[in-house]
Amino acid sequence: MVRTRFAPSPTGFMHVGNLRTGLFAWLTARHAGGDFILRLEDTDKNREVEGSADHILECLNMLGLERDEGIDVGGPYAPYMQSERLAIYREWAQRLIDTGRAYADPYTAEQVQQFREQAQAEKRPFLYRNHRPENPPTWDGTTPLRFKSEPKSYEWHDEVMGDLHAGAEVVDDFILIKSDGYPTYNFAHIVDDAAMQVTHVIRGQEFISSMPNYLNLYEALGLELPIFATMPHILNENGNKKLGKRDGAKDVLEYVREGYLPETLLSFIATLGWNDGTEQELFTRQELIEKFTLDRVQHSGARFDEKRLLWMNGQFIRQLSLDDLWNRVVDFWPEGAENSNDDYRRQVLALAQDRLKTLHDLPTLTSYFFAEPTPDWSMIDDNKQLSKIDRGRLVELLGATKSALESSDFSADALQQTLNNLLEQTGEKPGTLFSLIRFAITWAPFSPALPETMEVLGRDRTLQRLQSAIDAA
RNA sequence: GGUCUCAUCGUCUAACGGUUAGGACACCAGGUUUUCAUCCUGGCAAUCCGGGUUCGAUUCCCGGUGAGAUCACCA
Repeated sequence: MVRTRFAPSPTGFMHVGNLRTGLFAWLTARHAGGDFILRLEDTDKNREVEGSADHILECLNMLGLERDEGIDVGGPYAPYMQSERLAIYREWAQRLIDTGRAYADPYTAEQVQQFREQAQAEKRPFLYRNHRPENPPTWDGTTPLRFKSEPKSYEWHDEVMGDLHAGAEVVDDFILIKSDGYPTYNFAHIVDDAAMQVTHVIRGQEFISSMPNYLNLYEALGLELPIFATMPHILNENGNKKLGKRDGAKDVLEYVREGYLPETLLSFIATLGWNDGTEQELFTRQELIEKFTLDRVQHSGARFDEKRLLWMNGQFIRQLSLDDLWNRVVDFWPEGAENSNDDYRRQVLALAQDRLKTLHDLPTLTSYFFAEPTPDWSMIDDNKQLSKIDRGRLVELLGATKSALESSDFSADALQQTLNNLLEQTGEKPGTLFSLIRFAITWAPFSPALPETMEVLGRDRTLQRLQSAIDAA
């Protein structure tokens, strides 16, 4: 039975990098029909940000990553919040003390820092174990508890990276339990993963360098090793740094607020560092579950490219049925849209669907359907075709258009026919006549095709706007 | 600096010794009787460098170089 976990710490919002680790863990579990666990690593009271846990849940729910066990749904290995598992860590720590593999750290933080600086000054790596006390005091819980390491070199397998290795020189006496009584990540995650029967430890690349220490601790605890899978980092837009909150990484929910679809985010995050080996670019949730395997995760870091995200969002928007899209744009209509009825708004939405890159684009694309645009003949003066024709002729053309349209039933087909006839009647080219009419009824730099636009606007509005244009000339 | 990891178009990537090195984003050009977008067609563009191994290396090995990570009472 495959059991994976996502174990974020509640230190603020989630960005694409954080969430991807969670997504891959979830996919690994779902692909194998296993369990996905959400554990909260809240052992650092200083860095904790209020509301983080809710935010994490909101992000997971947004992508549809439901939990089998975890802080919100409970489960057989509860509690899933590390701050509520202190007694368990104590117990495991005692076992290490009893077997001589843990001892009280007699130094103050300042003293350790001095050792560190001294080592740095002498240009040699700092290792706490070089200062390991000969007769450490009995641990009373008010000082840090350290792991007594048994340095040696390691080779191990990683599902993503392949075979990895490191020398004994990086194995050190790290802290198991801090002087405030909370365990460190280094200790707590191993205890919990074992206690919760986690089979796959999936996490970011930053932990590779700590692996020898973990391996040493697994041995000291007599634990079987889980399967390790290390995800490469997602880099910032310059590609020179791991994506982080400090340099521009955005709250994932912010993308949703900006009109990105959850399915876009899901597909995008999944394909950032993973592909199925085919030329498929867009994946549904179900396809990801079926196709995802850790061995096809990239070894190198991937850069976050918002252009691609934007393109992908347009693709997913176009795949939506009108009903579906309709339900999603409720918060994105332009001002004034609330005065129009649903039927009219749906027609407008249908015209806009092919043009939306994000839902947030809806207002700029459709505002003139809901509010009377102000005629602005400077737009016509700036047009390279129309600026060559004198104002009187343009007004004449608009007048002819108006009278021709008065007898139309305003279906798109009939309008197309009428407009074609108008071309012949006036002897103008489409590029001039249609541009002119388009300006006169939208006063926008771009719009859907003329017949469709007029059909949706309807007879009254169209004729009235033509008249307003003539009046303003 | 020590240690570890990584390395194909500008970007995301395909290729598990033999391909004209493929696809996608972005960009450029053309087409779909106006515009913007969609859609279609075409174009530009890559194996970090140097040695090996091999009949043959993007692919395997070694050495450089470059990039990232890590060296906390953070995770």
